[in-house]
Amino acid sequence: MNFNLEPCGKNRYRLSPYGDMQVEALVFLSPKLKAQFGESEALKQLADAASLPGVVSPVIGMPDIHTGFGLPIGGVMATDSKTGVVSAGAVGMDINCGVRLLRTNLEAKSLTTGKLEKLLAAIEKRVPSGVGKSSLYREFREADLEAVTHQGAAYFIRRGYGFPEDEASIEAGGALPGADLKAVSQQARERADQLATIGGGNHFIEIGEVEKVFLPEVASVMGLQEGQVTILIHTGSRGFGHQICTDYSARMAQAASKYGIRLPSKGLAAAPIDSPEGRQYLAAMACAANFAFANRQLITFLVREAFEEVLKLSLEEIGLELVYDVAHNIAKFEEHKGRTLLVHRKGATRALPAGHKENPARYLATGHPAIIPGSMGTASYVVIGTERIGETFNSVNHGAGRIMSRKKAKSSLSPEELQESLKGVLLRAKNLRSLLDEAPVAYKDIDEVVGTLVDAGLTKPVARLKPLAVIKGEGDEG
DNA sequence: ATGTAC
Repeated sequence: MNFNLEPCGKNRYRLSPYGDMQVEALVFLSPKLKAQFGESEALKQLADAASLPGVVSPVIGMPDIHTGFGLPIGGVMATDSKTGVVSAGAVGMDINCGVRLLRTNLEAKSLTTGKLEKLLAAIEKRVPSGVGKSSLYREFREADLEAVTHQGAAYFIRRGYGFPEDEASIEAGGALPGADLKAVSQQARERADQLATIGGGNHFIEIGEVEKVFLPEVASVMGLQEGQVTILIHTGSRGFGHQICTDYSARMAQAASKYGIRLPSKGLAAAPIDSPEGRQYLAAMACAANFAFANRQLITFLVREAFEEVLKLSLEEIGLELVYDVAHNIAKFEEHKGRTLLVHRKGATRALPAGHKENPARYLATGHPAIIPGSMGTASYVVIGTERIGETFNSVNHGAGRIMSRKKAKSSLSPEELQESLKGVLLRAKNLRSLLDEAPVAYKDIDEVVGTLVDAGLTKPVARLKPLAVIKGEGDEG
């Protein structure tokens, strides 16, 4: 199938009409990304999304777009809250996969390799990584699931697992409204024993350094400065959210015909927002989103504990304050041009513009940080949306974006090549072969991807972070 | 992403 992209502005393309598209689809690519872009399947997925009932123009492909289940990863789909649909596949399997950035008072040059190794070990001792791992601590494995899923990060912050001020630096305050555990299957509840674990795939905990500040005044509001040690935590709702997506995708596929919805693909199974299936999915999705906020909160608590133990300093001295925590797989009701829309972001990060009332008070004048993790061993970015960010429903990309499938990476790369590409970044992993699909060469160039939206006038980089040491969860050896 | 296959 040939999908044609017509240029329609700087780094901006419009997908030529295809099938039953009701609205436009836009894709943001730099000339270099355009030249290497071969993902016709991802474009078909955008066209499919643009054909769903109640979809609002335009459906958007971010510069990190690649084929996903239903909607591409790097996709934004907004639907009208009254006439539109909700799709579990357009949120993704890992509901509220997201990134949290912590700042410190430490200078990167004060951390020797030996100290970094001790820090990684102290974190690893507390936070399991890898597929299928459950929490090391009974109080987390057996936490009151209704309270966790309804209250999110605040449930644990109020019990001492965090600073009271953490809550204000989390998207949606760390708890999406409308969560209802009654909408969650027994099978999903049985997979809720993974709080305070990072999982596998692209998830990680990274100790890094602010390598470059681009906007000193904004960086200062965020407490960031060059040479400073930072922590990134990238994980989501683990098996719990995965099961909820699986359950509701199947239910929506089954229910679609009774609502007269023609499904363009199985992955885009959808139900009217105002239907039992739609409402229950959103209630269950909010449970998974809140579980993920709680997960990142508990990991934060354990990272703080690890730093105190290794550095033998107080948290007051170390810092480790939360800069921000932002989701990149989620659907939320948001106001755009006077309409209430359900904005599905799958591999896309919210970035509210300066002055938007949903920013936390401390970021009202700047816009909150949008955190964009690079692949293992490469830089990450903190960006803000510009006054034009409404053109993408206040959304930016979520990472570098895969350029090589997991399967291809596993078969064509060697552990030696992976080690070489890490360029001295400390990596805690027993088995490099299981991480080949996470090799930097399997991903697009993060500078190019971030630069695409910057040049399109939608974002501004605030700071670039470079990795010093990283914990990755292992997968299988494929 | 994922008890990586019901």
